[in-house]
Amino acid sequence: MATIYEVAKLAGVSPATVSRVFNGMGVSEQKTLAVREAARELRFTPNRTARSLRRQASEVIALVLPDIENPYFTEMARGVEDVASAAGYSLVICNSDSQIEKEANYLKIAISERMAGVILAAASDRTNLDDLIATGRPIVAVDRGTGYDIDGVVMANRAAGEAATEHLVRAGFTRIACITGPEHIETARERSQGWRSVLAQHLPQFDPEPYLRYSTFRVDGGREKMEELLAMPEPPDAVVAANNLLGVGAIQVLTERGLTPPKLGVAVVGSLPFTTLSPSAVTVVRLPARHMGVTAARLLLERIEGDRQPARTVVLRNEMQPADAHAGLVPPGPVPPGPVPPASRERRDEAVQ
Amino acid sequence: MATIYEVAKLAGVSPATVSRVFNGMGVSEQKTLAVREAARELRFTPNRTARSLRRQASEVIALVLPDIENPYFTEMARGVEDVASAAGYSLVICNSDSQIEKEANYLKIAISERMAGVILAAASDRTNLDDLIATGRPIVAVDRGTGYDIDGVVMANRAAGEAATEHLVRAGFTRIACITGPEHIETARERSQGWRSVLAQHLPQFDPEPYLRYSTFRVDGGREKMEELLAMPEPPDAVVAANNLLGVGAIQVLTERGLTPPKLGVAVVGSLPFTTLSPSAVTVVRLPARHMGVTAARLLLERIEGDRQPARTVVLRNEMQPADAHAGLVPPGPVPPGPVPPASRERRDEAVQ
DNA sequence: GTGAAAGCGCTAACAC
DNA sequence: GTGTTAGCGCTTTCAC
Repeated sequence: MATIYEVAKLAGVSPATVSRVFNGMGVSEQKTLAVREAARELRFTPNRTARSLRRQASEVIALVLPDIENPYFTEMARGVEDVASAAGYSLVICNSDSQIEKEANYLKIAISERMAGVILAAASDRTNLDDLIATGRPIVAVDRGTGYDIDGVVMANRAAGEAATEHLVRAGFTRIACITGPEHIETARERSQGWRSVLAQHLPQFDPEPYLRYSTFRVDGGREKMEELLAMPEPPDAVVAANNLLGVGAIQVLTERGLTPPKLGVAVVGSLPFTTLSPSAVTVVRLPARHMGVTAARLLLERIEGDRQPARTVVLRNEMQPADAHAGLVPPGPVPPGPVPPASRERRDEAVQ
Repeated sequence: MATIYEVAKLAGVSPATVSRVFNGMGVSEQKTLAVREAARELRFTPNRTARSLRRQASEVIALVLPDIENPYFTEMARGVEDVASAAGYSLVICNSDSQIEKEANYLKIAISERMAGVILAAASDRTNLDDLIATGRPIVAVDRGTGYDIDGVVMANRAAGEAATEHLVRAGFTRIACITGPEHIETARERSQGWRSVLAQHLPQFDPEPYLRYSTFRVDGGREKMEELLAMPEPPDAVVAANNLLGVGAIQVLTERGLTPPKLGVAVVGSLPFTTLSPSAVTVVRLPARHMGVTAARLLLERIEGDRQPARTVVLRNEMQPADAHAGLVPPGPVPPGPVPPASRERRDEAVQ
């Protein structure tokens, strides 16, 4: 592999000049041409490893996700990627599989490779960021908090849970269950709190707790808990699924049993991009995943460029799209223009509700 | 950030000894302990950038995908990841968005960062790998060929197209359309060839060409072409979708029009992990995406470890799963044991058929 | 505008 | 088993 020394020799200049050409510094046109020609001839590709070592920073940012098979996160990844690559950064996506060990390994690599920054959807609220933060590397938490005082972008989870539940209440359902994610994940708790509070308000005679199920945030979890709910002595007449995959699992079970929605009411927090339901059968509270990615990337870039203001948390409002299960299947639109939305100063918990 | 020099000083040893400890070479137990203690105290994380520069290779492998939002590719990514991380390699996933420029950029980064190897699902058959190959870096093509003589893992695409079509023929459909991907993508051509050949054999009086649609490999493509087909003077009574997303789009349109399968027959090449259909409504020819990832990763690791035999192409047989739309929703099982399946020596085109 | 030279943090000979 | 040292390819003062 050719180096700047070989290019320099062939072009009849010094290595420093070659470097300057590739970094857009002032070099005479004549020498620039000679260098470019020599570089092409030798198939020269700058060695980023050496550059990063020297500069003590790279131009890649890491996105660490708990489940790369969840379309919610891949949609978010698209948002991050668009912003990052427009700014000249490359994005590498790492799958922690919701395991703190795997996640820790990827975070270590982010340090080790001196990556420019990290966007993290934490595997749990026990994720340890001490080392990463100690390096001074910018980090943005997405989707879920981390317990650290760092930038974050989250959904209005409680409001989303409320919206989903309200819609079912208004449709006349009276025994509304809730299937949510693991109790140790913030979003799972918040969305079910929304469900609980709406029920307390509108159906005070109904005791919701037996109808709440903590699960994984995966399809199989939705299936399992839906089956449990149907096996109850007094089964629910509707269900709120706290994320897209739980919704898919629940709907699959219902379909298999001939209880196709809306025979049994279903409201889902999160889009269902790959479902094939009748568009009016299910209530979908759309979460702006792509926008979350865009926002997180912008926050991160600001930090990378030296912003030192106190940590900010941005709360994204969800978009109610009742009766439109096919929402989200249009190709991704352009990145919303303009700067990052004004940061909220509040702590996340307060901001959400 | 602490360096091995600082750790060495604190531990009272030489930098070389610190390096040896972190690379598992022979070091006395006493010094090993001292080094580990000092490293912890200083929050030392080895600088991989420096290591890569020195060693001229890193321990990360790149997976370049055309569409990270397609569950087929993320399932594949899981397979790659499991093998790679078990072998001590980290996986970074890059999204080319089917654009050759973006893809070229990520390939350049793979060179630039001296990554250990690349697994590539090419954006098109015009992808240029000259530079990457010139570096001697191992590359494995997945899902699609590249026009280069390199290792590859592909599906039995033609057989898959045939299986899907045969199932519809046997079910009694007689005007079977086909929606496939872009003509410049190998898999799109091969799967539609399977469709064509089965029709020629079983329904020789039917002229299939007006019922063939090239599209994108995305949901919106499936929707658009399904609508076109339904608008024909003599619409099809069944359709073969050449990939999962096309299938989703087609089924969505049918559902919206009250033509829910199997009113109009649908066969899909590829799994539908997030559909909510009745399990018997749609024929699914499952593609072992995860297994493809596993196989590709194993081939790549062999090359990284110095294997120099001629390029191999592995063809993966698809699994017929008629009448089971929910297939693929069980959580990923363990990695199939054993070595890479015996490599075929044939050229890919011959191997497929 | 350009070149010489030091050094980023690590590994791998090479000596002992 | 352990220390010394050169050097991976680049960027960046510092001279000129």
